[in-house]
Amino acid sequence: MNTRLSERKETILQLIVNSFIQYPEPVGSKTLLQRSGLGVSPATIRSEMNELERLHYITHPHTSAGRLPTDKGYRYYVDHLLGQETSETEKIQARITALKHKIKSIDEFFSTVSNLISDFTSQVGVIVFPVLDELNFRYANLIYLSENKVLVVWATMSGLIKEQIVHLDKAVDPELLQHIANFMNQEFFGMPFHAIKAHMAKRISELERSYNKLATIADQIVSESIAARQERKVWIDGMSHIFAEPEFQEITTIKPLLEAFDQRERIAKVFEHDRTVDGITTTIGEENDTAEFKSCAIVRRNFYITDSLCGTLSVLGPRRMDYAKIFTAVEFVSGFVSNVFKEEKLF
Amino acid sequence: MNTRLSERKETILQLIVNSFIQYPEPVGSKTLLQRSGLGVSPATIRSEMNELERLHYITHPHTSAGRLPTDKGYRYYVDHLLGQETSETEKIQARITALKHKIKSIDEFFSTVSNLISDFTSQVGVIVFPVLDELNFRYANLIYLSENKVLVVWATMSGLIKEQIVHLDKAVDPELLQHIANFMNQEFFGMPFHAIKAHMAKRISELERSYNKLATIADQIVSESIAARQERKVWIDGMSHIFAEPEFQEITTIKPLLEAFDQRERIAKVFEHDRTVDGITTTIGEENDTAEFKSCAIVRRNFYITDSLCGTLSVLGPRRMDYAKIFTAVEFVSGFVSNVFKEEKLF
DNA sequence: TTTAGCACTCTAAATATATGAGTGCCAAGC
DNA sequence: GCTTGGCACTCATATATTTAGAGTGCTAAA
Repeated sequence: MNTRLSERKETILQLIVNSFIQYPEPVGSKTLLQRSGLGVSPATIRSEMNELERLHYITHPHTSAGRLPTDKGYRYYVDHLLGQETSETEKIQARITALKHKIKSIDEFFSTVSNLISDFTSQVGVIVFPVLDELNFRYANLIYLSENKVLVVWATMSGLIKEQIVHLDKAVDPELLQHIANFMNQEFFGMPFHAIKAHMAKRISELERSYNKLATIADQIVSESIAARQERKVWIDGMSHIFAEPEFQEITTIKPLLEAFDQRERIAKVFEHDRTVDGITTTIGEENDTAEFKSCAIVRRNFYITDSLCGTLSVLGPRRMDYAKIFTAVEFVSGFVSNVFKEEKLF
Repeated sequence: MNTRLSERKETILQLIVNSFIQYPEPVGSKTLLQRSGLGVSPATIRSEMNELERLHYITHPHTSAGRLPTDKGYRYYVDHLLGQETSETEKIQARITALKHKIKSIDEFFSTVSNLISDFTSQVGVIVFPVLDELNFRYANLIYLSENKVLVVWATMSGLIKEQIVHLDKAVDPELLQHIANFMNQEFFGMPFHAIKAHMAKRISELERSYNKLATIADQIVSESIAARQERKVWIDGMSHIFAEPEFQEITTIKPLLEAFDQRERIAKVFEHDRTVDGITTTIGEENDTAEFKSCAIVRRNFYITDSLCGTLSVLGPRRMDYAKIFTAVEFVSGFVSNVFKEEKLF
C-alpha cells in the first residue's frame, strides 16, 4: 500500500498530475513527452502508464482518451511528489504585513483573512471560529429591554462579542440587572464559558439564602444563553471562484456545492478540525465524508488562539488544484492568524 | 403612456404573463386559447397579440415562436392586472407567530427572517439593516487590550452591538479608559450616532483645559470608529433558489449574479431603499440600475425601526415571478418586522 | 527493455435532415 | 367591421450521419 513507486513511474505520475492541473484534459503519451524532456518514446511512456493504471494511480475516461489522476494518484502526489514551491511567498507576506495594522474587529478581521486566502489560491476560503463555549469570559453586560427581557452581551478574552436576548421567567428592574452583571463579572472573569454553568451551580447553593432572586435570574441567563447550543462562526469567501473551474461548468455540478454552502452550521462541522492536528491536512475526493464535496479537495490548517483552542482555515477547490501554491498560502496565512492571537497580542 | 388597454387586450396580456410565469416558454395563440376559456379563435388572439407587440407589451424571440412579456408588459401587469391572492396568508401568519417567541438576537432574528421570506417566495431574500450611524447610542464599553489598543463596544437603543478595535495615538491605562467610557455614556445616551461627532467637537473645547488627555482620546475613538465609514448589515438567504429557475440554467447567466452577491457592500446599496417610500416597490428588468440584475425583478419593502429610520426587506428573482404571492409574503413579513421593533418592543 | 508501426476505438465537431409550433396574411362569413 | 378558417412560410430544436484526430494496445524487431 505504502510502497514507493519506481523513480520513472513517479516522474510520469508527477507529470500527469502537473499537466492535468494546468490543462484540464486527460493527457496522452505523446503530448506528455512534448511537455517534458523525458528521454523515452511514447510507447515506453504508454507501457508505464498502463502499469500505473493497473495500480489505480491513474485512469482514463474512455479507450481513446489520455490519462488523468485518480484520488489515489493525487494522494501519492501530495504525499511524495510535491516540491517546495516558494515562488509567491513574498507577495503573500507583503499583503499580510499590510493587513496587520488595519485590524478593526474580529468580524472584519476574519472577513478580510478569508478574502485573502481565497484571493491567493483562487479557490473558496473558509474560516471556522470556535464556539463561545470554548473561549474565556471577559465581561458580561446586561441591558434592560423590558421587565422580563434582557439583552445580554458577552465579551471574550480574545475580543469576540456575542449578544443575545433572554426572556426571563421573573421580572427584573434595571438596578437588579446591574447587580447581576457585577456579580457575573466578579465571579466569571477569565473563566472558560463551558465551566461557568458548573461554577454557577456550585455558587447558587451558597447564595440562595441571601440573594435568592439575583441567583435565580443569573442562573437562568447562564442556562439560556451560555449553556444553550452555540453556533460556531463561519466566514466563507470567493464562492464564485468555483465558476472558473472547468469541472464545474454545469449547473448540476455547481448546484449541490452552493446548496451546501447555504447551510452554515453544516459547513462549520465539515471544515472544523481536530485541535490536536498540527500542520496541513488534505482530503481528496472520496476521502471527504460530505457527499457534496466528493468531487473536491479540501486543505485545512488549524490556527491557534490559546494552547488548547483553535479555529480552522481551509481552502476548498477541485481535486485538480495547484496544491503547492495552496499549501504555501494556507501555511502562511494560518501562521499569521496564530501570530495575531498569540505573539502580537492584538486581541 | 399611462393609457389603459382595452379590456380584451388586458385579459390577453394577463393570460400571457400568467402562462409565462407558470410555464417558462413563450406561449402561442393556440396554446393560450387551450389554457383559458377565451371565447375567440386563435386568429383573433393573434391579431390582438400583434397589436400588443406593436405597443411593446410583449415580444417574441423569433418568427415562429410564441409571445412573452417585455419589461413594459410586466410593469403593466404589476400595476393593473394583479388580483389579490390571499391564498397562503394563514401559512405565513402561522410561521411568523411561531417565530415571535424565539427571538434571541438581532443577528439571529434577521437571519431567520431572511430565511423565512426566501422560503415563502422560493426566491432570494435580502435584508438590509441601517448603518450604526443612523441609530441611537445606548452605551459604550471600552476594553483595554494593550496600552494603545482598545476594543470598543457600541450598543444601540435597538439592540444592535458593534465592536471595533481602535489603535490609539496616545497610551492609556485601564483606569483612564473607564473614565472615558463613563464620560461617553453620560454624554451620548440616546443620541443618534451621526450627531456624536459634532457633539464631541463642541464639548472638547470646554473640556480640554481640565481633562486634556481624556478628551483627546475620546475624540480619537469617536473619529475612528463612529465617524469612519460604516458598513450596513446585510443578510442574504436562499441563493440556491436561483438554480431552480429555467432562465438561470447556464453558468454564464448565474455567474454574474453570484459574483454580485459576493460583494456585500454593493449589495447593501442596491437593496437599500429610500426611507420615505412606504409600501411595496417593484423594479423590473432594465428598470434596475445594477447591470447584474437587469434580467431580474426586485420587490422591496421598508420595515420601520423608528419613525425616521428603516431597513429594507427584499426579494430577488427572475422577472418571471409570481408577483401576487411575493407581494403577500413581503407585505406580511415586513409588517411583522416593523411590529417587532415598534409595538412589541422586543428590542 | 525499448521502440516503430499499425489497426482499432471512441469523442467531439461538423453537416444534413426532419419536425412542428407558431406566425402573418387573405378572403370569406357573421 | 370584426372574426375566422386556410395556407404558405419561418426557424429553433432534435435526430441522424459523417469525418477527423487523438490516443490506445499489441506485435515484432532492434
